[in-house]
Amino acid sequence: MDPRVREHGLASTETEEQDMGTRKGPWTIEEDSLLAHYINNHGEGHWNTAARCAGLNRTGKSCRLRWLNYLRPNVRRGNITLQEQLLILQLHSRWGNRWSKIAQQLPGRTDNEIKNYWRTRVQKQAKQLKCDVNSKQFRDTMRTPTYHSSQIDIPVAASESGSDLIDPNILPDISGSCTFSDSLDAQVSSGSDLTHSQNPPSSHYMQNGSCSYPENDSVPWGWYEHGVDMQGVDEGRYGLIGGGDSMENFWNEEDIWFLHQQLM
DNA sequence: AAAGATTTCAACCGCAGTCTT
DNA sequence: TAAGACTGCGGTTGAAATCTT
Repeated sequence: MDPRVREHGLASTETEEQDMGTRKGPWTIEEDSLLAHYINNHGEGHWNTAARCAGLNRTGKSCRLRWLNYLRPNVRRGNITLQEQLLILQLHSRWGNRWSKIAQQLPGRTDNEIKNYWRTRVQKQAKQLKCDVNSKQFRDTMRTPTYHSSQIDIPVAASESGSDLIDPNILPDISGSCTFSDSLDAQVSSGSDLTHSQNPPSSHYMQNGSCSYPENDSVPWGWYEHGVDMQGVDEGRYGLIGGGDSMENFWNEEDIWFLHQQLM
């Protein structure tokens, strides 16, 4: 592929797209900057107007998607944490493919990211177990992984009939007073340092390991100042991440240790 | 080192619901 | 009330990245 396609978003059909009046394909740094600037000044919504007034040859839908999934402040990028995995499994068992609804319960995560996570990780796991994600077999397996070395059993997900958002059985009984939301808050505020809530948004902005995003005032968020690609820092730390081949990889000892630390 | 296979995820598409005129 | 525009959602695609042989 022509390197320009990745670096500047010049699709092979660029000429046709320009003829049609709207661009498609990867967003460029300049487009991101224009959109972020516009939304910072005018707020979200009115996407078609935003696309026009910001000087973007994009559809309103494309602008909305880019903002919500990528440019919006506090979008968490990087690996899904253990607790997020737990929550996704539980919420999906209750709501099915209601990705936006599930995403609302995971601060900073987008429906697109959760959907991708589910399709690439969870469904893969189910496939390896040779059962459907909604089958009783899969749910039972998810509920009952046991790790003798850590002496902690973690029942996962699948409160199918309860009305509480969080199944109290979802976490090991380590702390009598620590609620799930408490621990989730702790995860977001401190543990999330491991997953970096404001990672550089795209690898094609990175050059030689340092971020090439222009440090001008057009970018309202602060991630690019770090100049470090944190994308792979915690690679493989949590459960499914890293393409594990078995339940041992789904719930490894380090996961249990980490969860335990979060709850102490 | 190279080729092929697999995985990942950003972005697009179509549809349905809501809003505006 | 009808029609068109806009918005949001879930499913799908395809190219880059990564892994395997």
